Amino acid sequence: MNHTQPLTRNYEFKRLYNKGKSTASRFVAVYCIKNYSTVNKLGITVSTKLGGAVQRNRIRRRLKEFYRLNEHKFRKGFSIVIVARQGCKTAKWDELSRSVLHLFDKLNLTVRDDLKKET
RNA sequence: UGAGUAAGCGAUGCAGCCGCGUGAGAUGAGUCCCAAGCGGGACAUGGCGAAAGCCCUCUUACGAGGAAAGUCCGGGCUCCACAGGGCGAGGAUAACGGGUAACGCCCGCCGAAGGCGACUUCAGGACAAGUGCAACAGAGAUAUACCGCCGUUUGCUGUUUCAGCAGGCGGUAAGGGUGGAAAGGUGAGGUAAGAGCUCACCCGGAAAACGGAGACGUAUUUCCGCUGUAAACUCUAUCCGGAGCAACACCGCGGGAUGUAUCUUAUGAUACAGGGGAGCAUAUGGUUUGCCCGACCGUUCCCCGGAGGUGGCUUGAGCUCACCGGCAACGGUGAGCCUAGAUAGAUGGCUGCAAGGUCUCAACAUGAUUUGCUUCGCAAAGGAAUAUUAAGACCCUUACAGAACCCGGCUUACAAGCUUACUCACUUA
RNA sequence: CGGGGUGUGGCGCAGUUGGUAGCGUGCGUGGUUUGGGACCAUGAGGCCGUGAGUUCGAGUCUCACCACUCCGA
Repeated sequence: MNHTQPLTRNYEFKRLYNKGKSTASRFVAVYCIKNYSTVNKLGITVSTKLGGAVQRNRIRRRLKEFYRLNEHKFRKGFSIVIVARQGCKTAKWDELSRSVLHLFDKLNLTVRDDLKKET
């Protein structure tokens, strides 16, 4: 997590929910917005509806691990919030990571080879 | 073998790759000097941030639970002036003795209730201080005379006594449906009829005596016969100051008005309004849980903020073992050990193997059940259920569940499996 | 961390010294109307969040638990 800070403040979350771009799948919803700095800010939200503390902690850890493993693919300078949904509880790792990666792709957050060539 | 009772154990393991937090240690880009070298010294220094401060690299050690949960009690710790006085109000607990820092907890014991028993459960003081409540039913609910029984009397009828019917007055709690409860129970005497009115036995209560550390138990004497309810008010005894780690301490950090000073023609700009000591006045706000007295703190006014950092933060009523005391809870002595400390929240993610569980199918064994023959049996069908073996599929990798200042308890949740002691029933020896 | 409230027919709510649980609306049936609405009559629908306890008797009192919700720091 070299280029990422945690997103802590409540108003930052609110700004993302109101003004950020978003997509969603069965597993998670993703919000993002430019923050004009050199690092990314990541927040993960798991609501109480998804289970007890153990369940929620596990979901949060898996999403964090997904972000860590794929960090090198992402562009910098964004605030991102990942909101876990009901499907996340029983998702397999492959399914989950492929789906979330696709969402990040849709939001134009990933670094593409052709873009690199242009710049 | 079956059915139980009580107490406990247990909480997947190993390997690989990639990561996280804390502690300890090491290290640093560059230049110069000393030195053979190891290394040492000086200057200087990366990232985030306003600052305080934190981080970045490598090595190594350690890294959730029995309930970490619920937040129901009790304490430690911190602050409120280390607890001011008076009045009032409120809360908690409730047999007895012990344990404990303390408790509403634990142990032992007494009593009551339940169970054949092992054993379990109990907010278990006082209704015999006072007040309240007891629907419906019932004659009557804390005192009662509706029916009945008895005595006496009036009238009427038959009429010698006397009997019957209707009514009045008085006595009675033996009998009578109801009710959770009808006011001690049974028998005898007694009486007009009856009645603890008297007696015997039993039941219950109060006081005395004996035993016991005590709750209490025992039988004797005297007195009494009094409904239930205090998780109704109340009374009795004992205890209780408040708030909580977002406590608290330190470091760092605003704006406007107004006043003063300086600059300026003016508008305006900048700086300060900070600290310590003494005194006066009385106003206001706050703390002291309600009121009064007393005490203390703050004050030029308003707004915003108190969203940052560090400490508090883990050595403690600590853990393990041995011995001693005690029925036990527990205590004492000695030896050894150090065992999470996050802050949007570390203790993980993925993969493989083994183990375990659930389901499906197959084989073999036992064989509930059904049918036939005609009878203490045999044959056939059948495939419930159980056990074993093999294969396959599935599993949030396992139940319940995630430290958030720390301890002692309580309550609640908990898959599969296992252990020990005891009780009852059946069978065999 | 601390404190409070609520849970009763399908929905919204009453129910206090403990004594046979109700109202509005919705639903069913019948009437009224040419028909519908409105109106009238009538009926069904409740283990009072769950489990224990106190009491003769609990929606009510006590305790534990569950769910929802609000407030303060």
